[in-house]
Amino acid sequence: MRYWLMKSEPTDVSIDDLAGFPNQTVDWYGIRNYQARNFMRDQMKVGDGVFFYHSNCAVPGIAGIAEVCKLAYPDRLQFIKGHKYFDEKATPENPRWLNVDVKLVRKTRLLSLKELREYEALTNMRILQRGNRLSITPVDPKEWEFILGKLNAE
DNA sequence: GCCAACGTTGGC
DNA sequence: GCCAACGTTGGC
Repeated sequence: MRYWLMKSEPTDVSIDDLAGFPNQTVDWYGIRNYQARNFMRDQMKVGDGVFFYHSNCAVPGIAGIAEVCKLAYPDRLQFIKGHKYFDEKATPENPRWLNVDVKLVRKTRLLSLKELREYEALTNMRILQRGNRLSITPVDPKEWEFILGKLNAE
């Protein structure tokens, strides 16, 4: 069992959107970065823990907890001509992009990026490193437990 | 809206 | 295979 942090722009899919979806589940579409894709393809298993992170918004930070509920499979948007996520080099026989499905566990208080930066225990967290842009990053089990503690504390 | 950092593309 | 140009991410 692994832990992950997955970024979503709340104008696209917010934690409240996720809570309102059927089965409180979303297909994590639109990943067009090989490193992030490979995490989904090679490492993510059903039941893995996910911090649902709001990015590119007024107060970025962790907005809830989710879990992987379906293994990686081809991202359907890569085949839709004219779509933002269309990829002409991808075919159903040889898809290039994948996504897992993610299900809400619970909404939490918003643990802001600013607050994350305040904790000594999290200084090595991927998301906090300079220049980090990767939208899916592994979370160390110790970091996961530490953050859970902070989320449960208030 | 700015811009630093990073990833990708494509000419050579 | 190098690397300049370009595009994207995402905090601020």
